[in-house]
Amino acid sequence: MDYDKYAYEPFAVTVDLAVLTVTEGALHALLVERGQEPYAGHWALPGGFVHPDESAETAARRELAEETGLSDLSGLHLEQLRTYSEPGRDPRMRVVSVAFAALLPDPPEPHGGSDAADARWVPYDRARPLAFDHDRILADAHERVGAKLEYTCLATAFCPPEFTLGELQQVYETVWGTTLDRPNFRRKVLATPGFVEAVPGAARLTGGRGKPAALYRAGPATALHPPLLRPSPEGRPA
Amino acid sequence: MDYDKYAYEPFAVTVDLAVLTVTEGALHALLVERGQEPYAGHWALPGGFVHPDESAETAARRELAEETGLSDLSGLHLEQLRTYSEPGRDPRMRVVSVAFAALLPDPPEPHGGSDAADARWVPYDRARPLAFDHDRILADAHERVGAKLEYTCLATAFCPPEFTLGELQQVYETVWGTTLDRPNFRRKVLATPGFVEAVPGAARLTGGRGKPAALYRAGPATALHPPLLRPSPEGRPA
DNA sequence: ATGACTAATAGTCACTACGACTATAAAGAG
DNA sequence: CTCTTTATAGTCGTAGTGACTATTAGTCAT
Repeated sequence: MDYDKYAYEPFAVTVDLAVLTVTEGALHALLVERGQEPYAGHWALPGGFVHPDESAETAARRELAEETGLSDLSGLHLEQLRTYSEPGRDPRMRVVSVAFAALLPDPPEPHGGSDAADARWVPYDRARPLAFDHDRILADAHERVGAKLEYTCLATAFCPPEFTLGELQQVYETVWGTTLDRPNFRRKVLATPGFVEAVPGAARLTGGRGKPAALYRAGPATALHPPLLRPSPEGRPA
Repeated sequence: MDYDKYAYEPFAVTVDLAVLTVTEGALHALLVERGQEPYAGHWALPGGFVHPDESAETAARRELAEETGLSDLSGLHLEQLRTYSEPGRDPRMRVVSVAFAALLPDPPEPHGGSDAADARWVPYDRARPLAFDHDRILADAHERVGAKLEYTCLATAFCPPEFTLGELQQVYETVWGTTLDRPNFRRKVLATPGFVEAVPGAARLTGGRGKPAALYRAGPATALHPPLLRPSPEGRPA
């Protein structure tokens, strides 16, 4: 890094958040309606400028709270996705944006704030088109989360503190867009030490009909060894 | 992103590169000796300011060429690692740095250039301490590369256009710091369609003694399904 | 040459993980 | 009750892989 030899050009640095959740059996993204130009009236990912005294991670949490009014960010899983720096990605100035993927269980109802006219959970498939290059950021976040489900215990970040194995399986199926065999999924999850741990009191929960399911908590493990690979979409030969 | 409501503070945006290679059975990192303050005389990762008209990726390639004089960047694998944005990571101004992990086969000899007094391949274990937060960036790059070897075909990026399976295995062993069983490694690599393809002419190469090895090229595959997991460092129970 | 040494390649065996199932248990709805 | 629904238990065959042994094809020394 040479500060002295070359004059450096100042950039605006922003954060953008692809916040995902699983509700009603479908993947949803948290979007805001832009109140100002450019792209006023269009939907976009929440985000905003990084302040001089904060890191991108701090800015991400702050902007999320400001723009969507979400107060309970305790269960929020925040993770850097990548940085988008192509010149021209913002029509009026040079903006470098640090993008984050975020997961939230039990999505609370958002409401617009600061410069967001509105904020809403939108089904992933109906989210586009978005302002700026946010279509791509959202797709990158989806891809990254899907990949991380394979070899980490990230799926529990989509679940409330106590959950059933059926709910956990729903997360996988929703993010991957596949169906999984229930007994096999169960066997795999329980065979992975530290992935989930049973809630000891014979606690059970009923979603309606059917046999009540046992409740589990997220365990201390973070990695899945061996991984839980998503089924490859190849047809079997004749 | 709100340009209008809040005044935004300009940041300096830089790139830093953790360039890794495998030589003489050891992992090496490409380092430069800083010519200017701060940290003049200290070793650091190559990098520099992003110009107003280029993306971080473009800046990374340019800075690498400028600072280390490497002319042949054809085999270079460049990949965004993450962005480091903590306030105070640079002693004199607010700098946000987009870090890259890069892999290079057959390391060419570097020489200092622009603001780098010197440039050199340094064995990974003897690389620290580095200027700024580059110790951490280098460690993060190592971790990321090690993980990607498991489930991608990235290892071929460390190898010249034609290589033996022994060389490929050396890459895994060097990055992971483990040893692997040769027949099993071979079986796994050859069983993965598109990982490597044999060079058809009975081409062979001799490194010295022993039976000559067949030559292979990188295949079209990018992902490893199922992955090649590194052995977990757990001792077996009695 | 001849034998020692080295490294690549071939093949075996047992065990684990997992996909595709079938069967049973425990609830609510009619 | 019986039917439906969902959770949970268990079975079977196979692919993948760790730990080996054996063979092949070269160099290096004598």
